[in-house]
Formats: sequence, C-alpha cells, structure tokens
Amino acid sequence: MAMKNNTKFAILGILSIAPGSGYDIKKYCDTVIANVWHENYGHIYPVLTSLLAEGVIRRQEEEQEEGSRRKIYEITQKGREEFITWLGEPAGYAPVRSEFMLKFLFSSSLPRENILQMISEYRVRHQRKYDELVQTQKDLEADYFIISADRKQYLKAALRFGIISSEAAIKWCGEAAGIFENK
Amino acid sequence: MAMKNNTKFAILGILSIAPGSGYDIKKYCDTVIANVWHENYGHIYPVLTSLLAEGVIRRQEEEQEEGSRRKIYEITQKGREEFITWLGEPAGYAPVRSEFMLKFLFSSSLPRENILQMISEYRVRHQRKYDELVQTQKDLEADYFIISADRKQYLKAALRFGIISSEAAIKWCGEAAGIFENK
DNA sequence: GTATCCATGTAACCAGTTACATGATTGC
DNA sequence: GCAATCATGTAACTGGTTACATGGATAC
Repeated sequence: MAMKNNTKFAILGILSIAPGSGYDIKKYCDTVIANVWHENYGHIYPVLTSLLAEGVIRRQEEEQEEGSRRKIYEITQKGREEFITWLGEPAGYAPVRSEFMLKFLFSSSLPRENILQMISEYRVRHQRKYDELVQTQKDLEADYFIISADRKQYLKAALRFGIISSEAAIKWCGEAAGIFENK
Repeated sequence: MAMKNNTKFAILGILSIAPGSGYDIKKYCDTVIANVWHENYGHIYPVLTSLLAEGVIRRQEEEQEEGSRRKIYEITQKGREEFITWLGEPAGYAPVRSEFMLKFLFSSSLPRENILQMISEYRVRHQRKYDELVQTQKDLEADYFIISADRKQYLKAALRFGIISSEAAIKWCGEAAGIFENK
C-alpha cells in the first residue's frame, strides 16, 4: 500500500479549490495545510509539468497581466474525475518512523539528565506547535481569513487534528519524564 | 533538517542490544518496535554491507554452527561511539504528510455518507492498533517476553506512545464524525 | 541600497520500496 | 507432500530532498 503519487493529488486538491501557480501551491502547503501536508519546490515544479502533459491540469492563459512571470494552472475535467476517484480509494498509510522514538528507545546508555533533556526538548517542540495551532484556530474563528464556510469547516477539523496530536505528545512527555525523575 | 541515514542508526541501536542477522533486525522491527519504527529487507541488507565497510559493525564468526546461512553481526567500538554521538544530537523531524488528512481536507465534493465512511474506516484502523498495543502491554507486564527490566521500561514507554497516539486519533474521529452527522 | 519576498526552474542525489530470485528447514 | 517460516540478496525504480542558479518587485 504505502504512499505513491501523493504530490499529484495534493496539487489537484489545491487547484480544485482555486487556480494558482507553483508558488501559490507551495504557500498554501506552508500556511493553510502545513499542519497535515508538506511539499518542496523541487518537486512541485516537475510534477506540474508532468500533470500538464497528462492533461489533468491546464495553463490559464487569460487574465494575466503583461510581463508577469506567474504561470497560473487550473484543474481540467479529466483532473477532477481522477481526483474524485482517488478520494474514493482508502487512504494508504506510511509506516511509522519516529526518529525521536528511535533515539529514546535506545537511549539507556545516556545519563539520566540527557534523557530528561531529550524528552523536554520534544515537549517544548510540541507545546510550541500546540500554541501556534490554537492561535490559527482563533484567527480562523475570527474570520481573519477569507474562505467559504464549507472550507472553514474542513480547515477547523484539520487544526483540531494537529491540536489533539500535540496534546497527546505532550501527555506522553509528562509520563515519560515521570519514569526518569523518580529514580 | 529532515531525516537521513536513519537506517544506519536503527541497525546500530538494535545491534547494541544484542548481535543478530539482517533477518533478526527485520523481525525486531516488525515485532518489538513496529509501533515506532519500520525497515525493509531491501534496505537492511545493503546498509549492513556498507556498515561493515565503514567498520561500525563486524561479522561474529565464532560460535556459528556449520552450514548455517545466518550472518551474525555485532556492533564495534567505533559503532558504539558513533551511535552515542547520534543519540546526543537533537532528533530531526519528518514534515507531516498524512494521506488520510489530505483526502479529508479536500473531500467536500464527496457525499456526506462517504466522508463519514472515510472517518469510520480511519477510526477502526486506530481502534485495532489500540487494542493490539494494549494486548502487547499486558504480555509485557506478564513477563511473557524475556528482556531486562531496563529494556522493558523503554518498551513500555514506547507502547504508551502508540496507545496515547491511537487514543488521540480515535478522539479526533469522534469529533469529526460529529460535524457531518448533525447536518 | 539592501533585505525580503515573489517566482521558476534544474541537476545531482539519496533513502527507501517493490519485485524478483533462490533455496533450506520445519511443522502439519 | 505442502505451506510457512527462515534466510540472504540484487536490480530497477520512484518519490522526494538539497543545492544551485537566476532575477524582478517591494518595503524600509
């Protein structure tokens, strides 16, 4: 199962909301959905080229001001169809590979304080992420961003996903630190 | 930051507990630490070869019964040193890429029942994982496996990590389903 | 006038996956 | 006698990362 061709569908999904450039797609990933998805320029641009060749996206030539370097793409009918098909398929899952947990698992040769330090850093990272997400949630609630009520609902749910996950990580840190503190 | 060379350190970590073959390493990944780590044969064997060339592991020639195909490796002093250094470095984190959340985010064009179905499948998957981990925890508690008290402590903590994460996912599913049920 | 953001791309690289190949041993 | 497990490996592939290159526009 694993994961393949996800960048294709991430791009189709983003373009299904609104047409945009490679740069726009990257920005969308880094802001709106950073919480659950990630892409690089080095992958977006070549994939855009291949999606164009496949005919699932097309250049939106109209309404471009002269001299603009921006290349705006929009999803085609074929693209929408393939996207809907993909949506209907069960999500593949990537096998877990947590570098932090790998380190933690084999950290018995480290002094107690170092292990506590490791856990503390991990907690701080998740606490920061948590705070960030809560802030974004407030901004979203306060209609700081201009999006449809429908879209907002999905983004809110995705934010909750991140918040709940961060809470879980923080909870684990508390438990794990407890083991090493009382010895 | 991202993640590089993790297989090297996963192998060194596993061999730091006890010498073993490529097959043993794979089995260890699939059972004991499946919860937080994953490896393929197609990667383990070539990496073992390169680790041998680097001198961080060595063949344990002694005590092998005749005609055995098993190749037992053990970590060298150099390997232990590199492993300790790696342990001391802060863990890199892989940017989140949840195929499920990607689908969910853009699923607004799907009928309500399909979205509920998606969420339900996701919940079932995590519930199953949760049940499995709780069972493993019981087996571990009942000294079903032969491991040192020290090792047990780390494995228990890693199990808790999986259990807490599954609980979080299940919690999210409850919330998300709620959004679509009451409309 | 300089830093930051906008904007697009390529090339080299690498980690990891999948599929294939082979064969011995053990348990039923 | 057959299936499952033990056991090791290679080759082709692919998805994604990193580094490099370039240059215009905007803000301070």
